[in-house]
Amino acid sequence: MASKAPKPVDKGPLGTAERILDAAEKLFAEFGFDGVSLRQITREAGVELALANYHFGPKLELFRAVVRRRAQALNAQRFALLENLDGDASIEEVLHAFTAPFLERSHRGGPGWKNYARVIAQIANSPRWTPDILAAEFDPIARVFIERIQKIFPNTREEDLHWCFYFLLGAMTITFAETGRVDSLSGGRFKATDLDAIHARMVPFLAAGFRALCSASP
Amino acid sequence: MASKAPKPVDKGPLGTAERILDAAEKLFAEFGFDGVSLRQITREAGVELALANYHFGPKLELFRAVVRRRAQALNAQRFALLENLDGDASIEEVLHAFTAPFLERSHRGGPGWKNYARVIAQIANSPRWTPDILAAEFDPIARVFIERIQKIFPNTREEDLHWCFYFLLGAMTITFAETGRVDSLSGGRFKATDLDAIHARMVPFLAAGFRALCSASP
DNA sequence: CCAATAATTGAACGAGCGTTCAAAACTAAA
DNA sequence: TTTAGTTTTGAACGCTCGTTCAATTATTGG
Repeated sequence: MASKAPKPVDKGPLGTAERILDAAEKLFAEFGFDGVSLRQITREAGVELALANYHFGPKLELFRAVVRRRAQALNAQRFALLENLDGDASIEEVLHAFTAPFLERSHRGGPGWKNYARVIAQIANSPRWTPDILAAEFDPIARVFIERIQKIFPNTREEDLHWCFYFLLGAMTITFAETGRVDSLSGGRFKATDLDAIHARMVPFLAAGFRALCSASP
Repeated sequence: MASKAPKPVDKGPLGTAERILDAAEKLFAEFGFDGVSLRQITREAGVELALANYHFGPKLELFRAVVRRRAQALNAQRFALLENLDGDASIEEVLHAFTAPFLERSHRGGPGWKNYARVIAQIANSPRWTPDILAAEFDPIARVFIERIQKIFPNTREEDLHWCFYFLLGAMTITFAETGRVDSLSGGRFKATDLDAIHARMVPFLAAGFRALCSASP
């Protein structure tokens, strides 16, 4: 078991556990948890089947490990960006602190981060995974941002703000999913892979929505 | 096969095919395509295993049938609402015509429609299903609405408008998913099942976003 | 170098999977 | 009532699944 392995040793460019995580991340992103077998994952990783169980335990724990691996670095950067903002920062700046780390890594962090974002998008829209797996990793940081936005709109009703934040999550996750929908809807003229173009539009779009709902509500 | 059944006869309150579709819809909504077996579906429907294959063919075709069943009524109502709008209708009215039929049915159309919305939310965020299954049913109506919105913002760049529409899809689908995220984030104070509260906020939120991005862009 | 621990191998387990099919039951028109 | 066609049944097919385990190899601390 992984708990009996206090000394994970690298024997090549990547340790066995990391190879398995990368392969699982990639295949989970495309086919989902139930659409991929441990045999496919270990074959993709180039290791024996039994090693997945040895390092991570049951399949579900491997899934959790995939989600957990990159969550910490992500939320740490989000928190750091938020901390560095002025007290009177705009809603755009706060939203940027929340979305930029994820979008930036998904765009320029390599294929692993791109696959990770697709995994997150899927579980964020599935009642099967959201309560146990997504909430555990991302609810704390989300609450911090909600409280920070409340300071920008001191007179808003909490309910309005929560729904705005929910819409933000939806816009962000469907972007991560990279389903090719924008491509097909636009006849291939606009590519969902151009995350720079997305990011330049998402924050203003969402900021306007927050202002519309949270500024006026008494 | 279903194509050889010109005389489907109801022998009870619900025909066999409809029982299977309802059960499949319910289980796909909760566990996804690969998370459910045909045996679970037919057991839930109270029919024999082989009947799923007899009426719908392979499992994937059953999935398609689930998506297709309610798409027509949905998009027909969307189109009718859009057609009845004045030539100078606001962005709010157009967005309402797009979102209301789905939200309304998910809220008051019975458990079948609620499960259907969860299925749509999942496949809209999965690159595995979006291109083949979702696009086939919903791309045509989406294009109609995009063109209509273009008339409201005649000076906007098409790219801006497409991204706005994409954000709209994200906000809508994550709401359909009903993952319980709003509940956990708010400590149970706000319920994602209160679709009236959502609908009253979604349209103003999105309308403000569209105006922010599509009004100014030359 | 040698023992102790960690990591890897290869095979096997029972269970459940999607799909198929011949036979039986049922239905409706002649 | 006969007959043709539709629907349902129950069993079986080959296959893949997640998990387990004893045996083997590799690694590390004393």
